[in-house]
Amino acid sequence: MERIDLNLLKLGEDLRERVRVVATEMFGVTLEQVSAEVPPRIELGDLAFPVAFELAKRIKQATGEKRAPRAIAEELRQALETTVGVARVEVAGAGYLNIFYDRARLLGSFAASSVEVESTPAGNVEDVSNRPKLIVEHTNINPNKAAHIGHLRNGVLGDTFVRILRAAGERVEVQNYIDDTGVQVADVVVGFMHIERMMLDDVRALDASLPPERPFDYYCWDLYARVGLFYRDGDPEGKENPEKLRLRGETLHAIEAASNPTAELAEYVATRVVNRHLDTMGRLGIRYDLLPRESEILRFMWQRAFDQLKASGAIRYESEGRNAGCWVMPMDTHTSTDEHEADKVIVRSNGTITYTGKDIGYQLWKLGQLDIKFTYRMFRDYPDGHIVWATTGEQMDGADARPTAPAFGGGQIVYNVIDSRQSYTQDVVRKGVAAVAPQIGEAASVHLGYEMVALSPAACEELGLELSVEDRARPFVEMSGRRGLGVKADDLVNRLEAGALRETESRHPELSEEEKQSTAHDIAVGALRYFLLKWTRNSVIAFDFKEALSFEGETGPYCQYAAVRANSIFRKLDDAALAEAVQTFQGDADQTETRRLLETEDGNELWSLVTLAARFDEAVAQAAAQAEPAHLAKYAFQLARAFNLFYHRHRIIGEEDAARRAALIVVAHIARQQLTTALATLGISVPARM
RNA sequence: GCCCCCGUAGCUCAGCGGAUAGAGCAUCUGCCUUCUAAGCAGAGGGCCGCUGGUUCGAGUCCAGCCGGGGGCACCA
Repeated sequence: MERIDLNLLKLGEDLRERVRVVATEMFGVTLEQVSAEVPPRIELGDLAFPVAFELAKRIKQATGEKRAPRAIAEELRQALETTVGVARVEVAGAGYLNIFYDRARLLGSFAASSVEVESTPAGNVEDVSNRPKLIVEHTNINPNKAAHIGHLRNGVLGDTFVRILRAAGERVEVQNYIDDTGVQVADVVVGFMHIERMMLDDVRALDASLPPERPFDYYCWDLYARVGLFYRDGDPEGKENPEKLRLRGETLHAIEAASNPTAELAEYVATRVVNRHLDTMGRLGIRYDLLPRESEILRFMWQRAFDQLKASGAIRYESEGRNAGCWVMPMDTHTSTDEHEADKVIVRSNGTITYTGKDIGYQLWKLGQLDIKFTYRMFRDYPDGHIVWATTGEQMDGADARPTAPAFGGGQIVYNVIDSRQSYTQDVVRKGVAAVAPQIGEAASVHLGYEMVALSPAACEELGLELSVEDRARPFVEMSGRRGLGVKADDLVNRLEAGALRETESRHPELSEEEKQSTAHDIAVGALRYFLLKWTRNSVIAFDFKEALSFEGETGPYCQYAAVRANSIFRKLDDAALAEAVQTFQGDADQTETRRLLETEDGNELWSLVTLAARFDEAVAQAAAQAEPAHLAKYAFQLARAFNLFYHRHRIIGEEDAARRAALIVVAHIARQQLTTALATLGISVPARM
């Protein structure tokens, strides 16, 4: 990935440090932290310190002397003005210290840097192999039916966070946990065995006969909804029939026991559906390093985790009361009531392990706190050589020529991308881990929670769902796999691609079929990823087709379009135009021409685009620190908007004034590089034409 | 009962304790002979849920209240 060094961040830090030093020297006040801000308008400068207000207070506290903030700011002003890269400092308002950067000087160095970067091969990124490893776990879809938009939010959020961490220079491993032995898989197996009367060979044959528009995971989607009805004897509002529920229990036991026809069918279903999920996510550029399977976690890991939990005193055996016969973890964050026990059951009285229990074991392993060696097999590889591995119960054949799996697990921090509704369970996991491994504590486990994707009433109607009166009055309706209510991920991507293809065909009939398809695909991915990223994590998305299928306004395609426009300028310019522009800059040693250009009102506009473009690293750092990809999405949109304004105001190719033309070329180039990088970090690529 | 999240323009949402609270959509008005209008410009539209508190300064922090959502399973 191309990265320009626009080190405004460092300049800002230098200034901050200078303020701290000067405050001590001049006023004898030690400031713990100096807050800085970007002024609301470019006319007010590039950086502002409201530090004089704080100093006035501190001086008064220390000496009783009352000093006006403006006067204090005045004194600081002179000390800051001598900093390299700073043109001037002004005191404004009640005492703001506004810093104006030396535009011509900085733009000159950005220009040089932006050209160097272009000659560096893409992908030549910093070596991160000796960084501590971070693990991000995401997607985690039950392998029993097609992925829906809620799963997409998880995958896109997780994948983008991974890209953000990597852009911030971190080493990251991506895991996608596969619950191949849970109730949800068992339900679909019940459907095949007891509704369809099929066993493994029949299901295989069925799978092979399915049309491409209704693949195996789609079939399971419908079947799963039918199983829900089956348990209730066909009445959606009815009670579950205990006879039929017993089938579920038997199936679950058979799956756990392994090596029997039911378990083989379950394994087939889970593996096929996981493959479909990887296809779906792959369409959006989402990939994984490892698929840990619950079956292996149970077989090879649980006992060790259980021993450690007992030894640490994190869990205790209940010999009486409601939880008699269970191993429980006491949770003091919740209080017992008539309806709710305060303690969380980890091992049931029948000896089986709850999901939370398994999750604690898995989390301990991810954090390198369980000395377990799994065996791995190649699950899938991609054209570029990337391999997705899966845990396996089999021993590897010694003569096997396949590449050796990397050392998985052992992360310093583990981010779990999981629906906010599971925050309580995540609390339990975090506390369990901290009890077993106090040296890493709770801070090593991060729950990257997000709110659900629900359906707008309009979306429900479009899906042919009749709504109750109260549902219609609500802002959104929750999706339900059990009711088969939801928007399948592939359906949505298909619709986006079809829409983008229509537009591309009407705009660019000259393109080849293949080019049109690939453009439409890029646009569809851009639209969908941006759509899922523009909301902050704790905002419920009320999914609406019109909004999700839009390519205008605050959307991915809007951002892509800005980058495409920028690229088209350079396509029409001579190859040497950029190098010449930089040379013009360097030839103008005193930068008098550049200075003249940038200090006008017009120059304000150019300069604000440059400083915004320069803030990419800041946006990444903020998104990483707050684990909030939406910040970066908003940044990309802002940058695209600023570029579109610039594009509208200035004609580059026809510009006669050489110095001006050079400046415009350099600004456009910096903006397109930063925008392209920002979009790539969001997993959005820029097509050649739109 | 307890815990968590949310309440900002007609709608959907941004907003790090700092200057005149911003986008997109929707409505209205302009702008395509141009490096592509998937665009640009402009207009209207706000007791930032309420009441107190902390602060030089509060949409942002604290407390209480009101309204909405989610959770507190021997489900996952």
